[in-house]
Amino acid sequence: MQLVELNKALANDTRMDIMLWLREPEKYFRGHKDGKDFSEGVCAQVIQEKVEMSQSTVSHYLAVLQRVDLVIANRIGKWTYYQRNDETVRNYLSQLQLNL
Amino acid sequence: MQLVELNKALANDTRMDIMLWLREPEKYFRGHKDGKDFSEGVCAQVIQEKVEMSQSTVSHYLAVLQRVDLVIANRIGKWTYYQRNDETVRNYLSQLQLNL
DNA sequence: CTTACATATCTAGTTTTGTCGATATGTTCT
DNA sequence: AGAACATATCGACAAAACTAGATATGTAAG
Repeated sequence: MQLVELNKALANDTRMDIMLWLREPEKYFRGHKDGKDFSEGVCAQVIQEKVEMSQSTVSHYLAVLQRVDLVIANRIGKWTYYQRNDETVRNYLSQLQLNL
Repeated sequence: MQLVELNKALANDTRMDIMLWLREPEKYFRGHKDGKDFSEGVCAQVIQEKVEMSQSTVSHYLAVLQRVDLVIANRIGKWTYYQRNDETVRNYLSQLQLNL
């Protein structure tokens, strides 16, 4: 848990948005085409559509968030579902409280 | 209070350190040469000495922190004393709690 | 096994940030 | 006014981040 690395990951509007949206997926994302709920996360495609940036960029952003453990990726079939890692978020916030 | 701007300001080890150190100046900095206490902040020179980077770089970092209101600069004579802006820090942390 | 599709990775150009030395500004002391 | 000093700003180069298109990889469907 490196505080500054986490700050870097969140030093970008789009990535911050994604983290916010993933807290309440039903509120921000359209549903999955196959009707699957968000219990295992939101599929990359759906996130990309919302972000309105290129597929490669969004994929890269998700990789950045994943590298610092802010999201968890679940690959199911050809889809990857991303969900917030609330534990990391909690630790991050309490580390900030302590260190800032 | 733009969350992401604050994250950017803190997405750097040195700037994060400075914020941490300014929370307890007596603990981290040597005293001022003229014996002045830290009640109005820590003089830029003393910060620079601790950071061990060039004067211009440290001055620039302090300007970055000041731009987002994380520190307050008090110019007294030819010295500038920097202190944490605890209000901004508090708002930042609570905004993060809300938005992240 | 070939095609179609979702996602990841690679390549590259652009923009932003990091960092320093040099110079400018402002203050104090003589 | 001039010297000495603290800090800020400027100019430049290096490193990192942003972003997209092209391509590769992995999976599912015909």
